[in-house]
Amino acid sequence: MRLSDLSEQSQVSIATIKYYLREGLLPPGHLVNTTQADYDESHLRRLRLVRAMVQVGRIPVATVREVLTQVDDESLSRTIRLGAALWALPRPAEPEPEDPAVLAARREVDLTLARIGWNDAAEIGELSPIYRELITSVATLNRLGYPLDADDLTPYAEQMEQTAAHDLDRMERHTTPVEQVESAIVSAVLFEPVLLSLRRLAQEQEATRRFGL
Amino acid sequence: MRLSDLSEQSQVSIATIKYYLREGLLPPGHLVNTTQADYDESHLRRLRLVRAMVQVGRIPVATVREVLTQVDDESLSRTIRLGAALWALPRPAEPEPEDPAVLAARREVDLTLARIGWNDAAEIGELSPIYRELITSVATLNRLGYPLDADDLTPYAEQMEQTAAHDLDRMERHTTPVEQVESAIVSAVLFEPVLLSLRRLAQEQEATRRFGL
DNA sequence: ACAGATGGGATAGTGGCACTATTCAATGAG
DNA sequence: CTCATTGAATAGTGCCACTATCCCATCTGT
Repeated sequence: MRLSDLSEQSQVSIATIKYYLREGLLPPGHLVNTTQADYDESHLRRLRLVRAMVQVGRIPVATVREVLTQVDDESLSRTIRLGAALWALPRPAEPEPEDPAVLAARREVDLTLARIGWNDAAEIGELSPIYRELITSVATLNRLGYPLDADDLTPYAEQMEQTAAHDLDRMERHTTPVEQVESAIVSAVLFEPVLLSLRRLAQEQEATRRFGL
Repeated sequence: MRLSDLSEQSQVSIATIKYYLREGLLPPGHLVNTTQADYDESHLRRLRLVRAMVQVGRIPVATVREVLTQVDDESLSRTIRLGAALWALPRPAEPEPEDPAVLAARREVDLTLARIGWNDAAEIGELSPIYRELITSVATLNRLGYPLDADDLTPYAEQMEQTAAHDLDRMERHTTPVEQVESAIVSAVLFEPVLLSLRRLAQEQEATRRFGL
């Protein structure tokens, strides 16, 4: 498969594919000679993943490159690769440790995590960008006048625990390690719009039920 | 409160506040005279909401303006205002009706909605941008080789139904209509990072539990 | 009264980012 | 043999959320 074929099948312009090649989001094709390269199904698949992360997940190109580096590093164990890929995903937003809104957020989050038995998460929490992102988000809501305490958070955390179980079930349907890690990314990033749309539909539904038109 | 005070209290630069005033995201202050205006708590509150939507929710400024227009239109009923504000939020992404991936997605989504009794949503679905966004997202996953059928979607939809019930409970704690609509926006937009962080934490937890390190 | 800060309006500039277009030389298909 | 294609390199585009600068009327503190 040549560049033009890859472009046609993926509906991605040649210029953009070249750009991805340059940026290292797509491995180079097998060079038949100086001016011709061969691409296969794995390129097509990778290209679709990149497009999805960039367009659907709105992930910066530089971040996509980092994530894919983890995915392709065969020296790492499955869990590590999975975790590394997910850790590379969140947008960095370091919480100010002195900010009272942050302190309050941290207290309620830790309480919530302890309550539902994610103590490990709280212990290594400092290291996890996801944990820090959670703190930052809750702190933002605090500042806006919409405080969340552990009582608010706990039911949501319990629901997400169920959701995560479904996610992992889906992931385990895939066999090869690369597929599993890809599936984790898809699940973490691309499945989010689905979940959120479902939530908003449910909100509409529930609002109509409670308030009428 | 003068512009500089508003800037200081909100930690938003004067230049940016002027920009928001120009763009109509913030109502003008009460003009004391030709060169001096007075701002109050409502401006501070609105400014925080705008910042949150733009920075946390990554909502384009033009969209924020549309949403706020709905929020401020007192001629509309509560449910309509709420719905209108939420309808203005999603990024537009029109599904191609002929695309087989879209057709398959629509079939499974409709089946899911019918199954859990959101028939209203399916009926007026065509009109709802959220419904269309859901179709588009599922279609994208189809194309990527991660098909979702109604069996996959239904448990997620049921979980989001519970989540929405919590959301509405939280909303009803607020009394005035403006506060309620604001709360709906906060819940729809700003609470999303919290939910998604919880889901990823749960995924980490569950992955470690299943696969070990 | 007067210097310096402040306000609003208008206009132009900046920086980040995801592309997109152009040019070039080497090559391959018809 | 000719024209399209390829990879590499480089420059340009378009969007968007700010940001900076002027201008000048007016307020504030002394």
